Amino acid sequence: MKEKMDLSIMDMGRMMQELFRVFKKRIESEENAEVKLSSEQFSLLHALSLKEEEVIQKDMAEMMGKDKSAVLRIIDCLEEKGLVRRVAAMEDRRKNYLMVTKAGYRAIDLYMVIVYELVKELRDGLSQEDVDTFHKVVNQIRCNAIKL
Amino acid sequence: MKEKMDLSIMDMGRMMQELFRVFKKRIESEENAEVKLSSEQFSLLHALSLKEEEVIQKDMAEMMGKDKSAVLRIIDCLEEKGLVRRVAAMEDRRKNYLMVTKAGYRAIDLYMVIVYELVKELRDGLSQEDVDTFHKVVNQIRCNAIKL
DNA sequence: AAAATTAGTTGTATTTGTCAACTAATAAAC
DNA sequence: GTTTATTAGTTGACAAATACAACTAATTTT
Repeated sequence: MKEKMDLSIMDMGRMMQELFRVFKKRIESEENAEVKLSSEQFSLLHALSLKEEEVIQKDMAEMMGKDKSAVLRIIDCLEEKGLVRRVAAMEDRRKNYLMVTKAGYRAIDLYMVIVYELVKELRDGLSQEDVDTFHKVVNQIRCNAIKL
Repeated sequence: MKEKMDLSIMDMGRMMQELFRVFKKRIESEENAEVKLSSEQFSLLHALSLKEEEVIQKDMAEMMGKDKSAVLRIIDCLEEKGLVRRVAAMEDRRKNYLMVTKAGYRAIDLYMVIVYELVKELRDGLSQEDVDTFHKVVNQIRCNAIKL
């Protein structure tokens, strides 16, 4: 029984990996954007756009669960593409506030169209109730994961 | 409404990313193993161990949704660590059957203990019914993804 | 004032992934 | 049987992401 459960879990892991691959491929095959983004770049840009308060790099690293230097590297790319600006905080010059530029918001809008299309395709055949449960489970699992 | 759904989807995406990071960190921080494995190496080794028929690299690439050269790289590592053997097929010398070694099975057993522990922690607070629905949804989404 | 902590940066190494080109083996076509 | 096309794996080059340690400058704590 335990063994059966474990197998099932690894199977699910592989399924989720497939989702990410599809997402990644879809994002990275976009050719109409002013700037090309990798899936990780887009994810961070999007997450940043949702924050209502000013955030610094360290905040994004924590939020995304990434190493600070990993975040720095991605922000470097986004800044170079003109989608994000670092603005030194006046009260503490070590801190950089991260701001999404106009071009950044345009890129987000464009890539969100892609995401929306993909999501529509992926949820074909699923009831709203199933999706809600899925969401609930993912949320609970994430809460558990954060405790680790 | 559409916008709200999209945000929710990106949010879920981030949650699932977090799961993978936790899994990856757990796997890669194992220090008692004879050999250290990355999460991708372990995943492929485990998937291979489940196959009841002999499989070749191409099969694994398809099954894992990876590029053939990506699979080759991982198998190179696993073979070098002595966990997997390539055995040329007698009926077609282009094909390599992939066989898990004794050490390979030992490694799987050890890492599965880790996975089991992690899963227990992650599913805390979830009913079996929720987990089953989650599984069903993931399965359906994957079927949809394969069609893309 | 000195020591400790913090935010970001840099360097290095590793892993994984993509894609194209290639080789050798096999299958298909003629 | 010969030629052409396809296949399985390999190689090379490049890119992205990640980890970790060490570092610098700014700030906080002692």
